[in-house]
Amino acid sequence: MKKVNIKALAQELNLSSSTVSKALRDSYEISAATKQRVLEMAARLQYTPNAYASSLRGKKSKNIAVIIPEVADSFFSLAINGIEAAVKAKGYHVLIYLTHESFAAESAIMKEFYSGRVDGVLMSVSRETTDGQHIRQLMAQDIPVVFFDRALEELPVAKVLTDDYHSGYTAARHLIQNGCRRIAFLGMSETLSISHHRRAGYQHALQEYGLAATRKNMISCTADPAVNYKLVKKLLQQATPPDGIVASMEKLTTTVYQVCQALQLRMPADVKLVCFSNLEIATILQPSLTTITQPAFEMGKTAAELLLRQLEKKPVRQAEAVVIPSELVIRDSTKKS
Amino acid sequence: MKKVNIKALAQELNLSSSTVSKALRDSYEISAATKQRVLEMAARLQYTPNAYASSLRGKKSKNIAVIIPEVADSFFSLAINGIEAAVKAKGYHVLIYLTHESFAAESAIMKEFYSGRVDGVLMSVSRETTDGQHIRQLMAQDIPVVFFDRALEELPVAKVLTDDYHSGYTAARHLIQNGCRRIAFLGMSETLSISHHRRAGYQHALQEYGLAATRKNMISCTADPAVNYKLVKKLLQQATPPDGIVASMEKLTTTVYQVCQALQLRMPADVKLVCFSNLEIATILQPSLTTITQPAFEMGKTAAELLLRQLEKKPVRQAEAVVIPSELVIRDSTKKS
DNA sequence: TTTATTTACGAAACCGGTTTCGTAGATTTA
DNA sequence: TAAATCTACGAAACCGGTTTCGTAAATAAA
Repeated sequence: MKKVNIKALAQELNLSSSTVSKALRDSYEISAATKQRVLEMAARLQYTPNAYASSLRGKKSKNIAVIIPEVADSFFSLAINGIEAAVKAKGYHVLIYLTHESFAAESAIMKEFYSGRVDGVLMSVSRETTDGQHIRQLMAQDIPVVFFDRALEELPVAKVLTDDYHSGYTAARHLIQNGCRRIAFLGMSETLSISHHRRAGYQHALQEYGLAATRKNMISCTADPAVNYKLVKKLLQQATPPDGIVASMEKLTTTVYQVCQALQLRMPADVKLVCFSNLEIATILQPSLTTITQPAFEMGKTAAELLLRQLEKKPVRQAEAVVIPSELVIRDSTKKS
Repeated sequence: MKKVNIKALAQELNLSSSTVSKALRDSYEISAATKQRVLEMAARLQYTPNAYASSLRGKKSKNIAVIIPEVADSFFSLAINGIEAAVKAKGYHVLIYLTHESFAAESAIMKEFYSGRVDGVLMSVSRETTDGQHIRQLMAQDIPVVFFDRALEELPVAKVLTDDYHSGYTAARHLIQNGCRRIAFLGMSETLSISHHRRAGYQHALQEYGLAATRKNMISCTADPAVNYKLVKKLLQQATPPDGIVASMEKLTTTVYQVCQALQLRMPADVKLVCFSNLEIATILQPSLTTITQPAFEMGKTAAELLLRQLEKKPVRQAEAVVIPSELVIRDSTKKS
């Protein structure tokens, strides 16, 4: 099949390629009659402009990158839906890159973008990321970055977050109000700011009710499920084990339920659980799982909109931070005994 | 920050841009000493070649498209991991497009590719897709396509499938062997070939054991969970309801468990369930869920490798079809009463 | 009627690498 | 020593749109 480019199209119409180009872009320089002719012929020959030629000349690719730790996580997959919804309307394309929670991978990915492959970046940092040099460098190339969910707080970048501190507080308070006195916190990592916030909120609630947040009851989980299993098991095998758990990561749901089964702990009678999770199946677990549900779709959508605003050179407030609240969905795993 | 292009780099070195280009591409025309100098200076100035210029000239973008119905499904999110793993090593980038099960969306997406934005396409068709014209057209533009999981069988394209027929058979036989006599089948759609195959396998097993596959016990589900809920509820409220269910879609797990809870049906005593699913949480459901687990990661990886072979003009057998078997993972939801 | 302006279009430069082709100088072969 | 070949590099064409600039013809203003 012969590729029909703008020259071929122009030739067919006895016009110059500049005229055709302008006609297709609806320039005021071209008469209505000519535009009509061009449009019709373009449709008939199935002309599609070469994306690279346009990008090369226009310095715009209509591609945006989404950098996330993984896609097999309901928060991120829902966020992608939101991003896609926002971006599709404006004709942008979404490139997805996975860091697998590796800082090295994250840096390597961002280096690729110096070549102008994408116009902007949406990202949720890896659990290993503490330094933002790679992000600063990208921004120095005039490629805007917007964080969603997991951000590096010190960077002067737009961010879309949820109320992690408050959610941690709410989760812990809910457990307290339902009778828990020894509440454990399962963090995602030592480095992630959102994990810190959730824990701080949790600690605040405990303090407010005069409860102790002991070191033993605050665990930082890993990327390895087997290790997490052992950590949680050890936690629940203490002499006076916790009677409530705030788990700050969706992946930990399975772990906690498994450990409870293994140790023959009844939930919610022996231990109650609140998990930060967007899993649909929370309702059919036994007991059904009380969750802090993040507005994943909205966060993705909002982050994308913020990025698009920057790409369209709209007035951008430096380091705008949007907070969309999460929701405590009460189910049976925290039911008062 | 000034963009350092090849001309700037050449000037800095007192060389021509052609020489620099060749040096960077390790051409035999350039002396080792010069290559060394160029490489060093390129590193020092942080030179990164413009992706569009290369693509425009070379007719290659190093982008591949992944077209899937949705990303919030563990099969697809795991498959993406596999694709990404295969593709990263070769320096390709992954563009993800979601059809949301809409044929119109799928066609529109593929039209975008005429512009050469991607070198090849990996796809799982939408549930509405029965006609392959949009795919043929793309292939006519010399853009190779590889199907994974959900394929249009009549197209002469490489495919990576799992043994759907056999899995349907295995699932049903497993139920029969564990005492079920009235086994229902929940299909994904009337049109998807994989759904047909699974059902055909299911029917084969029933026939083999002299059981009837009644029309009432074969449901075709929709994209709307509420509708599915009603369908399944109706199914289980029959005068003589099924005592076993083969569900061919992960999304139906939640539905079936919910209906059983609502109708106070005990699983596996009253009804046993096998579900095609890659959900990690199958183990912690009550009862834990017997699944047909698809090799999602491997299928994605294999499909990507097949595509890469075509992109590298390696010998390609016309319409190669790779089948990777699924696995029956027996848990409590099918336990003999 | 003459001048000024508008309309509609084409020639050519441009984006930034890549590749073809030509060639000066060095080296090898006859 | 002359002819043939090789080595290492540069000039320029090229990929395919986009945009600037120039201009003939048509129209409006003086």
